[in-house]
Amino acid sequence: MTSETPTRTRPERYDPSSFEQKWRERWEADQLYVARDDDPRPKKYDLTMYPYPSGDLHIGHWYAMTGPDIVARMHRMQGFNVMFPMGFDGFGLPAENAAIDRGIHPAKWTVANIDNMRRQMRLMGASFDWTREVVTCDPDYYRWQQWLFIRLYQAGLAYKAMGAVDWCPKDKVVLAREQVEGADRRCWRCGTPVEKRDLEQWWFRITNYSDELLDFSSVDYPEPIKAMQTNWIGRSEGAEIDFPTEIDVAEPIRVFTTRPDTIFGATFMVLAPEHPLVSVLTTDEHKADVDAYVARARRETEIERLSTDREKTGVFIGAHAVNPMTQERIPIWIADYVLPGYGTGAIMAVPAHDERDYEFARKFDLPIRYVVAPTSGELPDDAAFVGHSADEVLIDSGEFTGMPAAEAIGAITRALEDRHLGQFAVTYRQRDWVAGRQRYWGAPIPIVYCDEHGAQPVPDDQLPVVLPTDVDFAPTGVSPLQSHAEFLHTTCPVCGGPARRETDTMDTFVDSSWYFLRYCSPNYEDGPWDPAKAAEWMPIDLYGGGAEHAVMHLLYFRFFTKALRDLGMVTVDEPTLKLRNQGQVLGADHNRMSKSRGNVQAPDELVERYGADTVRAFLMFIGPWDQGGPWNPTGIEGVHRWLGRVWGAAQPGSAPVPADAEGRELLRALRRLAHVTIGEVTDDYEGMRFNTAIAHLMELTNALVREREAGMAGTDAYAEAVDILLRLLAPVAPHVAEELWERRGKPYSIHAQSWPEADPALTAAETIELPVQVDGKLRDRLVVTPDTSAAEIERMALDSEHVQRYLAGRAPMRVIQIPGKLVNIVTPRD
RNA sequence: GGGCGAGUGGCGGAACGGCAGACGCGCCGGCCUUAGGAGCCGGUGUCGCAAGACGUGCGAGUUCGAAUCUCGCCUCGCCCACCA
Repeated sequence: MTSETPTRTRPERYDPSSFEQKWRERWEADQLYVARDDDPRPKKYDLTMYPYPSGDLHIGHWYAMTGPDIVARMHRMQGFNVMFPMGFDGFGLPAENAAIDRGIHPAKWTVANIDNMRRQMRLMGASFDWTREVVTCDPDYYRWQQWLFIRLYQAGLAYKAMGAVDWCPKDKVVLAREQVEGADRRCWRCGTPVEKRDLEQWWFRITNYSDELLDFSSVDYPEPIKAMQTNWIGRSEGAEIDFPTEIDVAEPIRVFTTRPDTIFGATFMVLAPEHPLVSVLTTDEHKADVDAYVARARRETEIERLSTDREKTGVFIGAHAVNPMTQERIPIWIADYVLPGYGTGAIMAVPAHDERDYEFARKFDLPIRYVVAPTSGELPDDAAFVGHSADEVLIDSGEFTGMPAAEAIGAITRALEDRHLGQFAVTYRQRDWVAGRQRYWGAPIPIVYCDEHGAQPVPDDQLPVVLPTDVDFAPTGVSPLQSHAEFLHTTCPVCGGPARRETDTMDTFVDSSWYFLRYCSPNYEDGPWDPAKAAEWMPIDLYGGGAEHAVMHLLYFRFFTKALRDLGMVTVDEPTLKLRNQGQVLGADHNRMSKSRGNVQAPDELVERYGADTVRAFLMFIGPWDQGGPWNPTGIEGVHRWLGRVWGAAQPGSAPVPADAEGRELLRALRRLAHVTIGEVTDDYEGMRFNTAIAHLMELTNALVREREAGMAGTDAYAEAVDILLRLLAPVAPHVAEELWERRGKPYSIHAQSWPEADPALTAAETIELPVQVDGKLRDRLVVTPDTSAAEIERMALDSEHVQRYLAGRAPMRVIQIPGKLVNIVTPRD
């Protein structure tokens, strides 16, 4: 109960600059947001993706981080022991490029950027627990990453092998397949078209987990992310089938197909130009042509890929294979539309039922034989018939003729299995993750090479393998570490003889594949994390971040978690239970913010003008958080005005006047609204619908302003509603909520108060306004109480003069009542 | 070509199959001001003086009732793309 004496001094205006800084300093000094280990309360691990220290926190960071901050703040007030940590993704190419372009050492550049971004992040008033900060380029961090790498290496999950890899000619570095973007295959960092190179590389065996990564049953992920990861993994079920060749010394050609039902229509074979059997099978007569084609395919891969012209090319190699079902001799071709890295690198071509094979057959005049037909309708005149509908049957397919195609897939595969010519098989598009980078600014791969003992992991007691600081950064295509003699030359851990260090560094996505585990015990010195603490905090309860990481970070961190589980190091199957992606804040012109367009909003100057609370609230009000939206320069004024109204509404009221009936009704309505708002805002925050949460807070504010106008500001009901409003507002606008809370004489801190709870007795409506429809169109409204009987409501509805007019004397055919919702009167149809 | 998502006032956007347009911006009118690019109050989907009619990209369907569900189109965005 509040009973302030009305002080009729000039009311103070809402001026965030007079208190925001003060509160941020006090919260930090009081360690208000520091998560405690071994707290008996239930935990929440809320997380937002740590940023790359590019040097400047932009409005998109604010947008991404404020959402999870609101949820974390609510969770804290709801009595959870909340961990909401922050860190920096310290390694990466931009630091190295800055070194090359401007002569600043990557370490210096990175540290300076981190300092600036820490300062900017503190301006947000986000409730980060800075005591758990993790910086990945810190040797105390990457030491344990190297330790983990060795564990993965020993388990066979990290390995070195030759492989065709994507190579960025500008950054002079290999890229993982996930880091090559678009139809024209460009580097994810710099946009340069990539090349294919055969190089010996470090890989992570992520494909061991392809099947498990397809299983999302235990996690709550956005549908688009699940779809993207599923497509990326690209699981295909089918069969591997052996096609014998006529050359005795050669093994049969093994193909992968998803359509074994069409095998009777396989009229030729196609091998990838790189296929190992090509040199064995090619006849002397065709050798010159084949060699020329193979050489051209290797040389022109890249140009081929960039061209939009998809004309099929290929050459006959002079040899034949035997179709194991028809016993027919069929010619063997090579063509670059068959890829060496997918399936078996060879196909049985069924031109009647595959568009690519069809195109190829037309161009080179090869036979086309239809073996599947729709039971209704006709085969296409001039196209492959690839349909997958239920009503297809085999034709011209020996003993399988007439069998439904769906059934024939299994039947034919089993028949081949019986003859040891094939078996069921599953193929994935996903490849292993190329883990090494030929660049300086990353965690060194902790392997040494001895002439005698080969590749050997660096012993644990010699970790970390520290990145030397005095190196030449000019990118040459090999790691700058190769020219650093002191780093390069070392001794073999087995024999003590001379050895060389691995000079590749790890992909930065390795750093982000386990940082969330390090947060659980950031200073732990006996391992990457304290198993007890990881068990306490993991899994993450809410993870927020950008959808652009769908097949990179968000796939890798799932893989790492599963691999570490299999190594007995964590107990969870998935890193996060719930993932949510924020949308993009666009410029006022609806375009992506970019310096060249001149539509970038710098958060610092906005904070100076409006205060952090207004910027936070406005960003959350723009639209649905997962959708983003355009920056509206006048919209932010509206949100600022709203917080000014909150300020006014929370000022002390004059002594209550004895309420008349009308006044009592006003107060009842206010209490109801306040308690209804609790439920709505709580649900909206938990569902990350911040825009509608703020709309509800605005409605409550508007109601308070009206009540104040009506002279109710000194009442208990009014004070209760203000206290509810401030606590609901605290997650969005933490500073002004704290300031007003204190001014109202409430105990510090509002952020440590308990979350308000709605009183069901108050939220229940006393009267209900019931829409009355005639044939689904709104014609009138009834005001009833919750206990008005259905019969009474029906009588009232039919009595309505508006309803009477539309009934026009006809008797209603039906009256439909949805209790508490509406009445619909159905008239007879003409 | 394949997958996913989205089309609602002048604008951003609300609406468990049940009152379309919450909330905010903008605009219009008023109050207060020497003044207003401050503040406050009221109005604001379209057509119509009104009663009313019409309205959620287009076309069908399901339903007593559809922005919402189904099918087919159109447009835009994102992801993948010669993946057998």
